[in-house]
Amino acid sequence: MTTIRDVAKKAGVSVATVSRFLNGNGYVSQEAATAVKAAVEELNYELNTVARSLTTKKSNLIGLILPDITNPFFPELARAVEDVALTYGYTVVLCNSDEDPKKEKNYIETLKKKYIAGFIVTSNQLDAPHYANLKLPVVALDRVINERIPTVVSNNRQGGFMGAQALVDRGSKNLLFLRGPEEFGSANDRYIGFGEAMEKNSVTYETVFCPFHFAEAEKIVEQYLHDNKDIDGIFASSDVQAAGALKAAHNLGLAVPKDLQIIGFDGISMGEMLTPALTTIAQDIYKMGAIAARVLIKQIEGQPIENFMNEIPVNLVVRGTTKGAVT
Amino acid sequence: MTTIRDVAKKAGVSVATVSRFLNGNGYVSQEAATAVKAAVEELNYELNTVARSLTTKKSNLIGLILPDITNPFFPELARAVEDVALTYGYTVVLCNSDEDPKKEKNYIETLKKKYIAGFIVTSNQLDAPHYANLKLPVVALDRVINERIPTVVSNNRQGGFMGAQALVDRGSKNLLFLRGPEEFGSANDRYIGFGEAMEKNSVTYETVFCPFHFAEAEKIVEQYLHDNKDIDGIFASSDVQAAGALKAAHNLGLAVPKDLQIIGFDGISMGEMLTPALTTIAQDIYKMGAIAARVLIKQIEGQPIENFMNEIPVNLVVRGTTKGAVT
DNA sequence: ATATTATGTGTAACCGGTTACACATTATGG
DNA sequence: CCATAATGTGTAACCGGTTACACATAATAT
Repeated sequence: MTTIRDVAKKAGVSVATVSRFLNGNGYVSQEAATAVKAAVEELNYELNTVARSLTTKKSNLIGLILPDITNPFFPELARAVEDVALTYGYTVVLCNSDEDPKKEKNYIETLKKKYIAGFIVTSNQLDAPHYANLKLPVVALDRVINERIPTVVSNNRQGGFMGAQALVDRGSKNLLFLRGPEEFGSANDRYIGFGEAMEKNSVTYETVFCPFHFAEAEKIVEQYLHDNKDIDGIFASSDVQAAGALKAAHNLGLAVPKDLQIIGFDGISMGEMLTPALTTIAQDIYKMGAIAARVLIKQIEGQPIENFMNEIPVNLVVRGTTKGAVT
Repeated sequence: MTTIRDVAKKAGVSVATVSRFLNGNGYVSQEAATAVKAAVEELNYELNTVARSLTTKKSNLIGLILPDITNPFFPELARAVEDVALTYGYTVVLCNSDEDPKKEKNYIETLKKKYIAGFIVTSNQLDAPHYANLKLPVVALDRVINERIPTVVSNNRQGGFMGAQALVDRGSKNLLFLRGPEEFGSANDRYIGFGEAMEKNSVTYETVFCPFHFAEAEKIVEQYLHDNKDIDGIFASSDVQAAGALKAAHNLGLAVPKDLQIIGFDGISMGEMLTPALTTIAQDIYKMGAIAARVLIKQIEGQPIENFMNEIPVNLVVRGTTKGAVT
């Protein structure tokens, strides 16, 4: 392996000059620069990032902490983060936290020892102590913590409103809202948006808590529909819930969208594979991940960040589980 | 940050002794050991892995190279790799290659500079030159390269046989096999297994190439079914293809499983969300990832590896797209 | 013409570990 | 009882970068 000293010798300068040239700081004469450049090329020199990390106490690693990559919402997020990290020369470490504070803490400790440059975190634990005295750049993704941490989220409130309104516009009179877990801020915002739409319209509605889990959702909805035959529109807080609802409708022999319309939330690719294909409030998941990564890297590199709150617009994707709008 | 020198001073020994104690090699007296242990605890010393890497030219990073985490087969694999890596003290770097040799090469170069401990690779490029002179532990996952590289794959041939046989057992007489991309070894093995089943049974069948892509599969199958009304059983090489086939059947008003039975391959969770739920040859995806990680770590740690070829059994998961077996 | 500032460069210490080697002591063998 | 092997420990070099500091020279100011 060629080292900076080999390059220095070949170029006839000192290691300090080589280092200065490589990092573009300090003074380097034109002559020295060309000599070093030539030597670097000739020797095929590549900088050893481990050695650099040891002195600078920095690395080009970024940690992506998310609950579970297996949850269909996260792969696309991870993909986006990785894509932009790559273009900026960063490497992504994947951390499945299961929302477990112990696991998160463990990851953070381990990675701090590697001089990790920063974290992108999707976790409800973000206000936990192990983040408080973490003196490292952090971006909150899909979760709002406080105004001091840069945040990237969908416009969930608006999405909640849009989904509810879309159901009403399409003639649903008795809505069921599948509300997500209470500890999950984004789900609450969707609920708020839903509520706002309800205030503007004279329809009856009911809200039921439901985990983001297919089989559970299926069970809950099937029971609910069995007891409440008048429901003609379901707005789910996630596509997985919506898939469960659709399944429940099939189980009960309800025609979708004729008897019952369903709208999901997320826009994951599974939605289009269902029959009928799922109408949904689609988040721009890739964009969320991409922006999160870019904001984190800006922080890492000491650039000013314009917006601490990045709210990504959502949009209604109309597919088969809803009827044409009543105009 | 407390260093090994602080510990040495506190324990009244030399840094060499501390290092020996920490790494459990060389001679360390009982006395010295207890003194060091006490000092470590008192000072809350934690070893700096970056510094260690610099001298040892080793790290506890492992690279997971896969085509695209967005493909529903991979998240579970990644999850498994990460889980076992974590328990053995390794950290996973996620690399989406898009099967692009340039990207793979780039990752490999970057990570080698970080003294990465090894790679788990899911790629058709594995016989490419950048892997050939990679003097690092590697495990091939879901792809067979050669008998010198430890490999973890499903028993695809057997799965191909089982799926075809299951269709025949349930009364299908005219089969359509959706064959996966030719450059993809596992898909070919499934095809071979399918062929073996065909030899044992007197049914007619046809094979059509089809990418692992929902919308494409839907289009191809819809066209095919339109032209060949007698098809009463489809065996797809992946669940995503199968979902497309199911959609096509719906589009054409075919009753599944009454008129047309469908079996997929993979066992991803999306399958159970479909209506009817997808019968499939399920791979034990988690197990594949877990074994790959364990085999890699064994290699890294210089332990003997018993099996270079780990073939994970698949199993038939009967759900709604097939009828009860004809007995 | 001299003081000051900007530019350019090299030496050597440092980051925090590992380990070769030299040396000392104790145990074992013949 | 002495040769040899096993056990135990410390010093200092090394891994491959970065950078404080000292020093030299060229440019600009006064």
